[in-house]
Amino acid sequence: MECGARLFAERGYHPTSVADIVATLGVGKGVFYWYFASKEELLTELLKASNHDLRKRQQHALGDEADPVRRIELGIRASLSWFAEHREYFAIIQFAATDETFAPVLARNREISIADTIRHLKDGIVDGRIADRDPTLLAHAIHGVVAELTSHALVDSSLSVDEVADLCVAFCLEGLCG
Amino acid sequence: MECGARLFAERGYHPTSVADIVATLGVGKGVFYWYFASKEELLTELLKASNHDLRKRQQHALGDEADPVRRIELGIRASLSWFAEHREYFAIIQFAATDETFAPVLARNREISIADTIRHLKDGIVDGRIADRDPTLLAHAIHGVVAELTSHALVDSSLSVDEVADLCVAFCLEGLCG
DNA sequence: GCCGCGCTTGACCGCTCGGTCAATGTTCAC
DNA sequence: GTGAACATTGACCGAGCGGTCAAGCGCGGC
Repeated sequence: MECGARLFAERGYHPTSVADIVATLGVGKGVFYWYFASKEELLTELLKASNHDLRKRQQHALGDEADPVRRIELGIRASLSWFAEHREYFAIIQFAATDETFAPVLARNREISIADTIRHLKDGIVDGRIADRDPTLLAHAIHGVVAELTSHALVDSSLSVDEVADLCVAFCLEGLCG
Repeated sequence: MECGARLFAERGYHPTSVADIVATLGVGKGVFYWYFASKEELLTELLKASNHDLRKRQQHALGDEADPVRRIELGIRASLSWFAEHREYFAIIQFAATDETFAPVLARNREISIADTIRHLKDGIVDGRIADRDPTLLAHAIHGVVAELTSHALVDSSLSVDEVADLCVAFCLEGLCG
């Protein structure tokens, strides 16, 4: 059912009407409002489900790895591979971040993810493996790299996810100067 | 005139009607369509103008600096300080990237900016100052860090732009492990 | 056979939107 | 003073939207 919402990704939320969605599915409009209270709820549901799935993937990827630096690396790789398999969601999430209706949900999701990263960073800093800089800003920096490289990897599919992930990790750990 | 378009930033493009804009300005609807062919053109014009202004700022900041690494640093700082002074535009640009109507314009703008960064990166690589990795991906990584830290700095105003810029540069050059 | 009900339909409603335009005010040059 | 060009108004339009709902369908229980 929610598969019919790849339309949001292709054409954007506002330009996609409920009529478009049900027409693509070949069903009447009523069936949509039988399962969702509103068009808004569909997007919210999409956001919740995708976030839940992504986090599950990350937690599974981290396993019981103890090294904080390695945990960060695994988190990055998990994010990239998840988005590679769910390309539609990238555009959806990016739009949702710009709409005041959905921004709060998304902000909460991201805060949780950032908080996780911050924890690993702090661990790494007390271990002396990570330079002692504001962990919050570092966490955002990492998320920025991941988001942008995800976006780029989705467009330029000539690169494999692993290649991108390798560079992403290298950049985050060693910077430009290596 | 275009100042009335901070509404786009506050409420988003689609939720802001032309009627809202002219009401805020206290003028009739006709005056809007005297200056702009359509609502769409207003956003396009906004994007063009902001991109032009940002690039001007960057070129001015770079001056005649020869060191490629330093040029990258100055570019980063220029971006951050420009967005700090034009907060409204961040949300607008972020939205425009998700809308298929405006994405092409924005993509071109960004490609130019990325191309600049790539040039500096290549210079740095032949100098041996920058690790020999795919310059395109590195450029996107840098832009990702800048975008995310910009976004975060706009929300959390407790940090000065310079503090954020310092960390941003440090992260890009040295990574987490410094 | 027939009822009840979960599910589905699509015509329809009210509303808001982007965009138009005849009418009118304002400002010059001459 | 007068008229042409400029600038502005806001009522109005058709389109398309999100959302509703009376009517119908199919199917299992009795």
